[in-house]
Amino acid sequence: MSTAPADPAAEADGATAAHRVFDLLSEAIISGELAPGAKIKESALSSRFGVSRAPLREAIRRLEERKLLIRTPRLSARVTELTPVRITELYEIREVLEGMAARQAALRMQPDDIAHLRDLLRQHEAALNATEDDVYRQGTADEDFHFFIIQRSGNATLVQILCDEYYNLIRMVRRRHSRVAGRARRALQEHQQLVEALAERDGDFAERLMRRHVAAALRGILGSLDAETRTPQMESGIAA
Amino acid sequence: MSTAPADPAAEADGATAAHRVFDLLSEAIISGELAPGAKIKESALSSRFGVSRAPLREAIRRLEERKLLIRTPRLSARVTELTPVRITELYEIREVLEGMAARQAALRMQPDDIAHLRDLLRQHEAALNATEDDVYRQGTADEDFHFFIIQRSGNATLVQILCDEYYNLIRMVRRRHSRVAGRARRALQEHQQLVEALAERDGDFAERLMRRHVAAALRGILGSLDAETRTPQMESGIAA
DNA sequence: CGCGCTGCTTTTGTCGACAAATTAATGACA
DNA sequence: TGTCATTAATTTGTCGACAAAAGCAGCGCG
Repeated sequence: MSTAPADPAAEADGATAAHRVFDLLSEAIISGELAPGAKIKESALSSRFGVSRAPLREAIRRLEERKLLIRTPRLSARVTELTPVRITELYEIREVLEGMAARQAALRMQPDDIAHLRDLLRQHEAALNATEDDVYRQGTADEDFHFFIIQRSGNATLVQILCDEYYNLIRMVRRRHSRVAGRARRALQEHQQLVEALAERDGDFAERLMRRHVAAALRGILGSLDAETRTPQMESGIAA
Repeated sequence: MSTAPADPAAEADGATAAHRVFDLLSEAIISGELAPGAKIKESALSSRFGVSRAPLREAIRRLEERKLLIRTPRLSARVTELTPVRITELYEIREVLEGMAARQAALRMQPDDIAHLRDLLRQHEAALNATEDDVYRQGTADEDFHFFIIQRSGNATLVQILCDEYYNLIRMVRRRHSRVAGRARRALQEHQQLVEALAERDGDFAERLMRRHVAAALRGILGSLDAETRTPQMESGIAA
């Protein structure tokens, strides 16, 4: 039934009904319960969530803002389709933006921050050795790592764009396409290199490493997309 | 009364009432009729625009997405305040994003596109020679130039971010802070250099020029902000 | 005389219903 | 039988009203 919020970096579950519905709907979209391209019927969803159409519309509006829905004036909203082109565009933007974040973070990092990052990587490594398939938690660790660096860039607007507005979309890409064999361990190595560059306050190198890291992630995703071309996706509509 | 839409690159005036109100409200905010920090009272505005609160709320939601309003769960929405920090953050992001756009555009430019850009610059120059103070139209020409290059980057997501989501905010910054003496002519020169780099398909140089151009614009704005520190702003609330 | 409490006003969040518009369904016609 | 026009059924956009929460004023109390 997936009624548990369990949404990190999101507003508290009980702020308003609209926020609650927003969390529920994002989860439904990201998990694939609402398949890409599926039409969003307001009355159906409002009755499903037990709220009126007003808060549901607010949630839809917010999901459109976060690029999880596409809405055209009089037509129904539809769930975003993650085409290779779209994913590429998104990751190219991530590349320059997170590269910039890494550069600026390198100049502002405190010893405590470096220690925290090293700790994160230790946990990441442990999780990697312990489980072979828990991609979800691994993705969360990856997010923690990236978000921490972004936050240390000191650019609040950048933090908002990457950690808030595009958070769900990136999570959706990762959740659905980012289970490339062996990629996790290489990613960990890249993270470790990046932390060293940050520790040395080498903004130039940190930016370069981050850009390569994001570009490599994109290549992995595109490669796996190529491999699974025309693999039947057994996702169902909302009527579970 | 300023009921004329006159909003370039925006949706048609009559798509829905919410769109119309969105245009009206953005204009009111950008022009300064709604002063920064001013509270947005839904009922007052809905009666002012002659619509119900539903489409007004939709417009508010969209304006929050475009960063022209800040809204906290139960408090009233407030008009964004353009602090120097915020402007700096925005322009640093523009720098990397538009730099990237220029690089990619350099590789995709067609002869027609170069001709169009040269034509734009001729018009820009003519306008600059003709009028001494029409900053608004000059700003529009500047937008046309930047937007065209961004669009030729081929990255639709990037176009959406820069030409749609941040369009109004950038316009607001320009409208309120970008009338630095002599900056317009230097900006034109920088544009001309940029077009040459694009014509030569020198993506590396185009990116560098664009970044310098945006950074210079930011310096101009910050300088003028410094100069007018504590200058009384004679903006009034909505009750005109 | 300052501070906290109570009650009132204002404002947002939510609801149910109506109207316009789109989509589909049906039937007529070439 | 295929295509198009007309009509029925959804679905979105909009409205006015109610309820809950926040802000504000006046009052009592230490």
